[in-house]
Amino acid sequence: MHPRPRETKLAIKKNGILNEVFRSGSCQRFDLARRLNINATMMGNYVEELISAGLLVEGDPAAASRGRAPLHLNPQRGCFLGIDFEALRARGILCDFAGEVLERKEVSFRNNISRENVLNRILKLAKELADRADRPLLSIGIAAPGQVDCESGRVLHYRLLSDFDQVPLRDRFEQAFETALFVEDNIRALAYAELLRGSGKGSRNFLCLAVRSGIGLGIVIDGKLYSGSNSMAGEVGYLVFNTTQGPQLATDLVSAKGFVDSTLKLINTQKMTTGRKQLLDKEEVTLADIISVAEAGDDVLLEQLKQLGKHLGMLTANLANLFAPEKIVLAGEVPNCSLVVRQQMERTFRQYTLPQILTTVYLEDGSLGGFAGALGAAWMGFTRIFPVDEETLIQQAKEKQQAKHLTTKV
Amino acid sequence: MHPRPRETKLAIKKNGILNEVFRSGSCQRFDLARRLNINATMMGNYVEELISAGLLVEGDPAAASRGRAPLHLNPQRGCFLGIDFEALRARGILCDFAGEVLERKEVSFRNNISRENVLNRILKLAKELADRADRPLLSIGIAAPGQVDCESGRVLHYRLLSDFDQVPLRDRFEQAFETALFVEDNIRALAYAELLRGSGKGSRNFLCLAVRSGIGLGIVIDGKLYSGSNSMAGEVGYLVFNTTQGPQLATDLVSAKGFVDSTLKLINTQKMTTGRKQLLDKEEVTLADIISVAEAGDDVLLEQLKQLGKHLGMLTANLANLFAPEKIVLAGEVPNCSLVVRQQMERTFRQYTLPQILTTVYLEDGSLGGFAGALGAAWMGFTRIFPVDEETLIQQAKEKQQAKHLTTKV
DNA sequence: CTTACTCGTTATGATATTATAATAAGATAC
DNA sequence: GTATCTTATTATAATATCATAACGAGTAAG
Repeated sequence: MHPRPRETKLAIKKNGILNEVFRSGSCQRFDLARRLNINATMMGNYVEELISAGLLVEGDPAAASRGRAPLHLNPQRGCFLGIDFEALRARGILCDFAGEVLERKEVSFRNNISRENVLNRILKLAKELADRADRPLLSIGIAAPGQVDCESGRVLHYRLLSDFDQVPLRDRFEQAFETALFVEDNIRALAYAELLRGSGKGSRNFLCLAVRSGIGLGIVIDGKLYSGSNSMAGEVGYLVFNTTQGPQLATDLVSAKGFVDSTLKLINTQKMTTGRKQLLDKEEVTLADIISVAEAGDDVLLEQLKQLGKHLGMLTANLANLFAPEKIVLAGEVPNCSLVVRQQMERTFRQYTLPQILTTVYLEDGSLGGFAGALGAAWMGFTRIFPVDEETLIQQAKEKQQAKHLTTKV
Repeated sequence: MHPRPRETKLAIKKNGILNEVFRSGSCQRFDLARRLNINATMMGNYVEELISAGLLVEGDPAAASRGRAPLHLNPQRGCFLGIDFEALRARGILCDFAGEVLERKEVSFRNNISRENVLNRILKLAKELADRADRPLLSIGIAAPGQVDCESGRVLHYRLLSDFDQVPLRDRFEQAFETALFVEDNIRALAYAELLRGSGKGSRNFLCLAVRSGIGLGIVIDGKLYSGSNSMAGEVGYLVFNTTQGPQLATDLVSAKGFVDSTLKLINTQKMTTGRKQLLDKEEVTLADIISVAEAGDDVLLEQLKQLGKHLGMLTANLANLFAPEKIVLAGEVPNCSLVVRQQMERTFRQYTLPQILTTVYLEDGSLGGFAGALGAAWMGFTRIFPVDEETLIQQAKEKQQAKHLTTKV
């Protein structure tokens, strides 16, 4: 009837061990015992069981200065797939049981790609990578853009793809795959990757601000991703500011798309120059286009870039004052699109962050690059399969029992 | 040498039981076993030990429909003192071991009170309440305004009292009291009270926004207060918005003092009316004064009130979009200072909060009234004395050992 | 008004975890 | 180069925790 506390507690401990090894890559029994506050004798027993279950392996004995050989996850045990997509491209990662990258692939989308095509392209990408797997594929994580409902595995709305409302991502993937599937907000996936093995490694509280076509925020509190109700936390793009032009959304002020659109609008009210004309003649103006005209000496555009930096600085300062995090990890191309923007951003950030908070918090670039979201989605598979919180585990146990029940009945 | 894991784990469990009883007021052994995921047999043993230690008592047997009499904390075991102060007043609460209020007292400060006088008044308040205690005083919690450094027990800066920088609150209290002392941000204390027995009871994630002379934010995540680095999280007053008048701080837009000041400035640029003149003649204009003139038919002031509501609405909407909390608990007089303000606030909140987030989050008034901060400070004493996290416990154990060491040496 | 059930509690034997001491081997001090 | 210290691991005995069954008192069904 009730789930067995003893089994659950044991599973929590074993999963905790596996997760710790996943995080640290390699460690000895004693390290694990100390870090997880488990008796060394017990740790020896647990590890032995995990080794005979084929989950852990002992590595090179020479790597240990003392005692037995350090432990690793058995890379052959299985692999994880992560897919990350947004308006312009999709990226996929296939990693082994220890999280090491086996395969990676990126595909670009043409402009105004249809909803159906996006789905087909990411499905194809996932299949291609899954086919290359030479070991059991344990889970597929999908890092989706826009407003994501993780529960139902759908994208509720994404502004930058046409007709992208109520998109049943998980359902579509379930038709093509047998594997465990989950959908996560792409910024949270990115933040998770940075937490595990990127700039956030070792930090208990930090924020991950991604500014590219859109903007998003990943919140790590107490070493865990914070999702809020409905898993909707971090919708930083919808922050509203009462500016000279009336209320404006953060996404319109600092995202690449928002900035380009508002800048083009501004140009139309100013006198024309050669550089600006060139911009207006283009079919699709990018942030880089504006920067190159600005750096060629266009004062109006340069001022715009400074404004962009200022807005980014205010945004990060506000986040710092609210969360007092250890750091704010920056991702996406916008914060580093140009020196002008970055410097102004830093300056404004320092200006408006409380001095006391400024003593600890700082801006840092993400260290995992463009595949961070896909990596995070893949790595998340590990904790999903080996969860350490009671509720998820009890849930898992119940589902297993139900499955048993069904098979015995049939 | 090392702290004993067995002792620590046992202490965590026992403290967890005490905290659970503190939260729920009264419960049976079996409830505790289920809620804390501890075996019922063990729970029986633990409870027996806690009863013989004089911490728990059995209540009225008739209150239980089945089984043994429900458990309570032994109210005679001790009491807790909480002091909350801000620019205009100080409030104190003395509560028993179960958290029930024994005494309460409020004192008002005159305008421009000196730093020294503030300290003396709150010390006197604390002494008065402490003197009325008929059982051991276990801790004194001080809920302090402004930027608080909990670690050193000092107020770093508070705008609304003159010369209130680097105020060593804990040191001053330590000279007068022998009891355990701690200093906490007053909004966090308030949020803690609402979490335990107020509007936040039962919520795992919520925000507590206090808008009075200044503004502050308490953040509850995963059922715990979030403090950030340096315990500086929640400095919502320093959020900056790029408005028509240039960058402005949230505190200048929505706090009572900020609003009154900016409104007076505005009046000076407008044509004078009888009502406005009356305002300017006053020595000290309050929010209530402005409201009464506005409601007497002053359109300019009415518009100001609407602006105030709008700003409050935007602020809460931004917080909702960032945190996706279960609710935002409102405290302080400003959100309810007038119907105009509150209605406009709700309207704007609904306008700018993402629909998906709006399905769960709502604005709710705090239910503990003006003494909430003092209550929170008093109640916090309980978890400080009976902590449930490893680190604090190990810390406690070390301190005890050191004390022993010292006494044996002497 | 009886019977079967649920719920809170406790007793008992089985199992898991810890404290402690023992062992082995690298590191450090002299 | 030897003695001492530190560290990672294990064996053993003491202790804590759990699963299970048993009990008694309310509750619901007939």
